[in-house]
Amino acid sequence: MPKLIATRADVVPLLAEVFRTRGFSAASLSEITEATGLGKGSLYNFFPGGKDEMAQAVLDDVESWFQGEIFAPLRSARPLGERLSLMFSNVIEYFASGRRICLVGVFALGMERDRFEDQIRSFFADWIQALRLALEEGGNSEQPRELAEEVVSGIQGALILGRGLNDPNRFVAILHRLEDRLLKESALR
Amino acid sequence: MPKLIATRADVVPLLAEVFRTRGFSAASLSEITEATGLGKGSLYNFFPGGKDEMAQAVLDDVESWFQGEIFAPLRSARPLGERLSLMFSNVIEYFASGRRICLVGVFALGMERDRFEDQIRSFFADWIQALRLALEEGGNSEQPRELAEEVVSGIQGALILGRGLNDPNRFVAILHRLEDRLLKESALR
DNA sequence: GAGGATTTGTACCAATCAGTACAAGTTGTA
DNA sequence: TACAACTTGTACTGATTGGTACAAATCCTC
Repeated sequence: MPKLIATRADVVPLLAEVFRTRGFSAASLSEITEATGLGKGSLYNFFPGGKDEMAQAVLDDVESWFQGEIFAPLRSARPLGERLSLMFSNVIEYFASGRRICLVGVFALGMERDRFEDQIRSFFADWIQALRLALEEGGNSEQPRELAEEVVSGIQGALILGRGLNDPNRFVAILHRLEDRLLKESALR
Repeated sequence: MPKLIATRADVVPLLAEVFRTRGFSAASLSEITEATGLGKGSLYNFFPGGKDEMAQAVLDDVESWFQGEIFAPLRSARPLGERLSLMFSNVIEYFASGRRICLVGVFALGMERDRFEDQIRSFFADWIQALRLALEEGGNSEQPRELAEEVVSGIQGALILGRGLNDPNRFVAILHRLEDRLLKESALR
């Protein structure tokens, strides 16, 4: 038996990866025990609520990361261009240049959407709001909300396209183009 | 027993809906028999290869529709602006204003991506190519390929955002904005 | 060393699963 | 009416499933 240093928090990123790879419904407990290295009993010790609780923990973790690394920096006092570019580089890194999918986006498309409705909605709403407020603060964007929506949806779509074309470089290319546009439109006027 | 008018082709759109709602892996034969109104024996009569063959049939059907209603019109000899606007109205209609997800996109994000790799790839590649060629023909777009990619990925992402925010209107709004931009940029110079 | 906390993985439960086989029932056509 | 084609849904197969229960083993701390 391995050293007892595992905490619930250590398990969550591993769970996330199983759910990304297998999807939520299709991820069996066998696969989860294998991916996490935990026995079934330990899994239920950490997540007495079962798979639902695991998914909830994963969503919390993803959201927490985005709050800290994407939304909060957008709300900082640094120069707007810097904030925007930081968002893109963090997003590109987080999605492993297109090789790692967005779990929240996947859940939004599937049966899980209803079960985690509030959290999924607030994830996207928070992202759009953080970006919108940043753009409004810059004062140079026409229709900041619409632009923010287009950027966030464009990032999600770029993940699909990169996967669909089996070419993660398309993901990165689209994001750089979105970034260039955003920087340009936020400097308008 | 119902009248014997069912053909394989009648069943496919019903299958598509089950897969959209339940996902491929999680869609059980019970649910499929219920949704299609066919007995298990009849299902296997139509699709001896089982669920895989059903998914294949569905993908063929989706692709066929897109070829006929999206890609081919983009390749027609009509005025460019007309072609572009027709694409958007057909896409908005097909995705039921954001209430119906794109199965190819969902498959691209999931385990099915590897199984149906060629077909998923060609779906997106064909779309981008049709749009790119149309833009090139117009002669006014800088970077037609990049723009085409951004539009196709934007449409996919808009589906995620509309679902995620539980507000299909966001889907329609983003698409209209993409359309406006496309029309503007294809009229440049 | 003692003892509480953690971990393991099996037995069990009740259920479901995709696919195979096929007898019985129904439909459609000549 | 006869008969081929189609449809049905059950029995069966071998497998897997999430979750519960828990004895035994191991770890960690005092």
